[in-house]
Amino acid sequence: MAEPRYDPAEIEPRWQAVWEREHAWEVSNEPDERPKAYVLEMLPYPSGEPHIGHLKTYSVGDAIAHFRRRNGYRVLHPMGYDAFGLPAENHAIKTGVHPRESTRASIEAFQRQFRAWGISIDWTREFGTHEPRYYRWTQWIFLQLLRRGLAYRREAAVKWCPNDATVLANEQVIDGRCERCGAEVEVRQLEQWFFRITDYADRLLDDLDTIDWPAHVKTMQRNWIGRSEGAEVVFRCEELGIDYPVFTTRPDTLFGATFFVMAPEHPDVFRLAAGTDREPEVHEYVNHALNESAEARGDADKPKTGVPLGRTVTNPVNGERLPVYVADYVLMEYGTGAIMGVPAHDERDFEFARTHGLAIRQVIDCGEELPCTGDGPMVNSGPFDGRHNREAYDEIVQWLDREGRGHASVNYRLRDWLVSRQRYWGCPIPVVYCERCGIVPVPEEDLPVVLPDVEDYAPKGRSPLAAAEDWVSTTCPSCDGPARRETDTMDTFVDSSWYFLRYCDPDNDRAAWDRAAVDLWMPVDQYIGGVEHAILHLMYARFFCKALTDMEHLDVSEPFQSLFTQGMVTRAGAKMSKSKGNTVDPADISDRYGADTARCYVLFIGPPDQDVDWSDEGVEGTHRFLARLWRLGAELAETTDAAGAVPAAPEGDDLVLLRKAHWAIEKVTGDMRRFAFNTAISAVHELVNEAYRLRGSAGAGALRFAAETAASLVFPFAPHVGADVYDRLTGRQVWTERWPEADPDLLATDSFTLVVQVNGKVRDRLEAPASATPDELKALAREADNVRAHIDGRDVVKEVVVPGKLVNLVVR
RNA sequence: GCGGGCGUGGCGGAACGGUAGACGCUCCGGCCUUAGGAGCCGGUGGGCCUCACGGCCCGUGGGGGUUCGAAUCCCUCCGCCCGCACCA
Repeated sequence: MAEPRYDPAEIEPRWQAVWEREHAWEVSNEPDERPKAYVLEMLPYPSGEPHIGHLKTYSVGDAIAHFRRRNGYRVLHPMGYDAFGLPAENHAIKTGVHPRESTRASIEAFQRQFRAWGISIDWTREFGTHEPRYYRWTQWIFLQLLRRGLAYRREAAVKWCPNDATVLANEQVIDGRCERCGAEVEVRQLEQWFFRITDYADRLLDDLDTIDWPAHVKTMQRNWIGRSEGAEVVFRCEELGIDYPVFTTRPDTLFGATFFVMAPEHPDVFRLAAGTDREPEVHEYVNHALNESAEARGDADKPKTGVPLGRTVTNPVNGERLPVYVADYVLMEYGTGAIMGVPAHDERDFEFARTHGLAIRQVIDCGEELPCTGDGPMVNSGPFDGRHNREAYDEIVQWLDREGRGHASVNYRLRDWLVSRQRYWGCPIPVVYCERCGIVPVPEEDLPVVLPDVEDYAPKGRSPLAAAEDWVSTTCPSCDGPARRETDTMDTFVDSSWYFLRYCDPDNDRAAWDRAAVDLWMPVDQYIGGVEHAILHLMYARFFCKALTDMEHLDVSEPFQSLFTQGMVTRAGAKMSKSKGNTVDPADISDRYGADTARCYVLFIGPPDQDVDWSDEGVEGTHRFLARLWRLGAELAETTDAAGAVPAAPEGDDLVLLRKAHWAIEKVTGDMRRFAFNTAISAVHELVNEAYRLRGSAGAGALRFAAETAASLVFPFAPHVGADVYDRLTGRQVWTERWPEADPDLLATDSFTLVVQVNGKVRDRLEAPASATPDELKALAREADNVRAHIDGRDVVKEVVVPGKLVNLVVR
């Protein structure tokens, strides 16, 4: 008989066919006695071929899905594609291939890989966000937001990427550059569509406390929302009779204000300067500031420039006249676009005052050098002198309120979400512009507004859709007069802000979802993805659910109950990238070693939430391990009898091996719960190693139990090997088997290794009965040979006993 | 600058405040073999003593502290990584 050989190329397709035939991973929306679990990995963006990061994400998610299933849950584990977006369109511009084509090819590559990896997906729920049957409902959601006043159109200074020729959301600008292409962004005044996410700032902040997410992700969201409490204070320009409110977090420093500054974009800058001798200077400064790149202007280290407007405003608390400046360190988009300058207690104002020779007046005695932001008694503050600033804070705000010169106020860093894009490959915005009726939503029954084909995708500063005249030109749904369609498309983040809802009811052609289906599955119990989505996607999806819940289309205030962010896979410590030529193609790995090896290795390599470094030699080790397990199972299946029962009262090596098996069950189960897949796989290694060591001495029953258990425990990571070995030994389908439970009798031992320390240093180890009392352990410890040598002639002043573990003798 | 994380053998990494280095890679040795880059078995942090059994010392980025006992907790310094950054 030929030596049995582990052959993943034969095993893997065979089991994949079984799962497909048996619809093993499909779940229905019909009631069921099992509790539900919705396990979801972030849907892939189909561009090119899947890379190693995808392998890791879906290996983590699949392990969790399998573990939940075998613990009695009905698991929803679907898949889709975030298919609209710039890369496909840029590819189209270069090659002329329609984005639909390149996207289709990429989706097929992903489908092939997911099947080849044996990921347990319910394929009946699959869709791409670019399919009209999906984006019809993206448009429907847009209309709901519009009706509710949460979608609106306004002209604003927006971030414009000159390379991609489109506007960007605030969140898509990193260090003044386009997140996608790295080009420096410009600021343009344009009319754009926004979603009013700022209405939800407080709830997005507060509800973070209700969800089980990594602390750093919550922190990032909190910082992004950037809530600050303070006061709005009104300064009046007496000459022109205009009030200028400012936002400050430090109303307690109002008496220290010595100047007033406006942002260059402030609409009143020219008005204030008009007619003063500063006018030409102001024009020159503002023009220069507005032309400066966002990056250069954002540099906090550059000198604080600015020019006076030749006007003054009055400080409401003391009637002082403060000179007004325009300076580019003040941002139009935060607060009111104007600030009071308190140089003694703000670093930036201090710097500005120094370069412009402005007065610096200390109003809080914080016991440090100026500028200081600490607390202390107030000085130079009229009636508040001597009071502690924190105490006086509220009184000052109340006083302002009474006088009508201000009130308590909260400001956010969060901006409304700019969702229109002047690009082709996206979801059309379902509105038309009518000469008579203005902006008119497309009636729901006319959805979807289908994305038309165009010849030329090249960006020209307006959407390529504008060239599709037949499509653009339409009639007004309201008055039947001539109208033109909106030619901008939606940010792709809109598409991915609700896909997890559609999985619950993917084929519904009467509604985006049926409430019962969504109520059944939502929220997602375990969400898995990269930390790079910590802000954008995760914040937008939360906003959508809250808005849709407010409109009573849902009852889901938080979509993702629990979040797991997995780390990157690097190589030689560096991020994999095509330009560096250090990529690992997951398809190559599964071709050479099998999908089980690829999946198992990427989890074994290190803790899944951390970055891990890929090593080609390491893969071989994992392959060796799976081959060892498979051969053990195959040999036992051929040479021993399935009827050979597990001994009821095991002895000798049978007992040793069964104990190891039950130890592994306990260890793997605990590790699965805390996502410690690397140590879980190590535990299965140990079990397999032990079985090999005892192959000659343990009985067939114990050996078979060890191999079965190893197969069962490894199944969430290496489903094909797990299923195959389990089937050979038991004839049963491991995925329908309950997750094993450790036998407490076999977990317990009647003796343990007692560690004996003298003064905290390990001096001996000895076998002690598990039943020994602390006094007996102390006695045993004192008798140990090597311990005696260390305590002879000295006084034992203290004995510490940790039952089941150690004794520490403290001597002097 | 602010916030968060990390620092353990040649490498990836283990370790409820209680045996530091599980498991894997690498390397070395043995067995098996016509052969083996397959497989099986064993060894592998550094230094020292011992023919040997075994024993001693050092060791988790540096320094200090808490504790019977610290990789783990606290303080401080150094280094690396991530996020935010003129947000008033």
